[in-house]
Amino acid sequence: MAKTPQAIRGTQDIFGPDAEAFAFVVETFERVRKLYRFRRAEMPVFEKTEVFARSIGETTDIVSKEMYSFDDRGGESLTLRPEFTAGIARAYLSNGWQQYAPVKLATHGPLFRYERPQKGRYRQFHQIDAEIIGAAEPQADVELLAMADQLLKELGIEGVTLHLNTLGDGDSREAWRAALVEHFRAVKDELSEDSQERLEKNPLRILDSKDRRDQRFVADAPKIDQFLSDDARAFFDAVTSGLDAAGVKWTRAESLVRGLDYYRHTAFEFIPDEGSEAAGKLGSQSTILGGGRYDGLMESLGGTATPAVGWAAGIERLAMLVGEKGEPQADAIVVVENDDAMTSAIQALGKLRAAGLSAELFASGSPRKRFDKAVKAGSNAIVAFDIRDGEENRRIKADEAGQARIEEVLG
RNA sequence: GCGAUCGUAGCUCAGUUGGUUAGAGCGCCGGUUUGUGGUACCGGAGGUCGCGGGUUCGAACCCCGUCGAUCGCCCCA
Repeated sequence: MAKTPQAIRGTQDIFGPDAEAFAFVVETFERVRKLYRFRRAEMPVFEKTEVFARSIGETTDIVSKEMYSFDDRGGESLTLRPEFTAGIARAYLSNGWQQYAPVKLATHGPLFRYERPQKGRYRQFHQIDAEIIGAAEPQADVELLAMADQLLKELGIEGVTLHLNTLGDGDSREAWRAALVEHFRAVKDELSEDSQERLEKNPLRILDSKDRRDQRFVADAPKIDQFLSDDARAFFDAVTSGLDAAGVKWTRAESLVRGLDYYRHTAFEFIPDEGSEAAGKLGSQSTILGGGRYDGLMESLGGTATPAVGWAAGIERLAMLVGEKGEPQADAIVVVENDDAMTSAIQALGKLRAAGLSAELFASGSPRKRFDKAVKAGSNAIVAFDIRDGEENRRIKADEAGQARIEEVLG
């Protein structure tokens, strides 16, 4: 026998209750995005590598190590999308969606990152995504966050809080960054090895280090608030007061940062509360929804400066939090207890389905055990066909209302 | 890239200090209970013990390698 090929590392086959939970997340997202009047968009799952490389910034490890890239037959480097934002930005520019600006977009689908799998992290994973492009005003941030908040509520996810920060405008962010480097450089020898590395490559990341040695110095590190310009402060104040007005609960997270340079102003993550059930289910991958304002991105792709804000959330992680979603029971199971009654059973099956009742046929294996199998499978009604004394016999097992309904349908 | 733990039937797992023919439950298939029903009983199929090498009279068990999985670190768009 031929050997069965293995699935690719970090991919998953989803089935049964997990697949139902996954579908529940997507269906809820679709419903909520319509409430907020976000428009559906579909993008290719792969792009020229430069789409992601230029938007993310050539320097980071992400481009060299964490992307699924390959050359096509023409020798062009292509990459399976590791995120939605860059592809949406490219589509926005390519198709002249400026004409719709400000435009609210929603999408979902598979993404690919070349990483070591662990709990809540896969090489092919799935996200839902919402973006508002061409809106510079803080009300856009509020709108986007209100939608995220309602989505989580409608998914029934409890014990999660919106952690909110501002990175300020370009000048604020740069001044803060310089102050952080200065602060940490003074104690460089006492930092963890990882953070000594970060000091050169990505100093903002020291702020969310998990190492105790670093956390001592994080506590008294310079805060972004000291460096905010008046405009940046006014922007953040407008976001927070808008959230209060919208009834979205939030908490200030002064250490919350974004790794990439194109982020400005608002940065946020929805994170399970310490010790909550949700936190326990997610392992060390704790952010369930995150995003921010990326006013600098469009220019890196050759477009004119375009303000934008967006978020994304992992469907698998959300699915872990929505609880068991059983597969729905059939409205009716049709059982053939004697194969001579097959014709009538198949006709009945057709009538049930035409009437909008979900129905399934049990007609294989030992005839005597089919009814038991139907009972065990569980359904709202069982319609059994048998031959008694040479006569065809139909029995319906259901509650009174169900029995009446099925008799009406079957005649 | 680094570290820890783990790979036995379709699934969940036993398997003693290394000792004959590797087990159970569930699931699946067939039969019995001449029955309006999820019960019970009987029988059956299904395993190169992840793979390769080594130690030994003898390896599912010990050692090395390899592949895979899980969890964590790094990274996190």
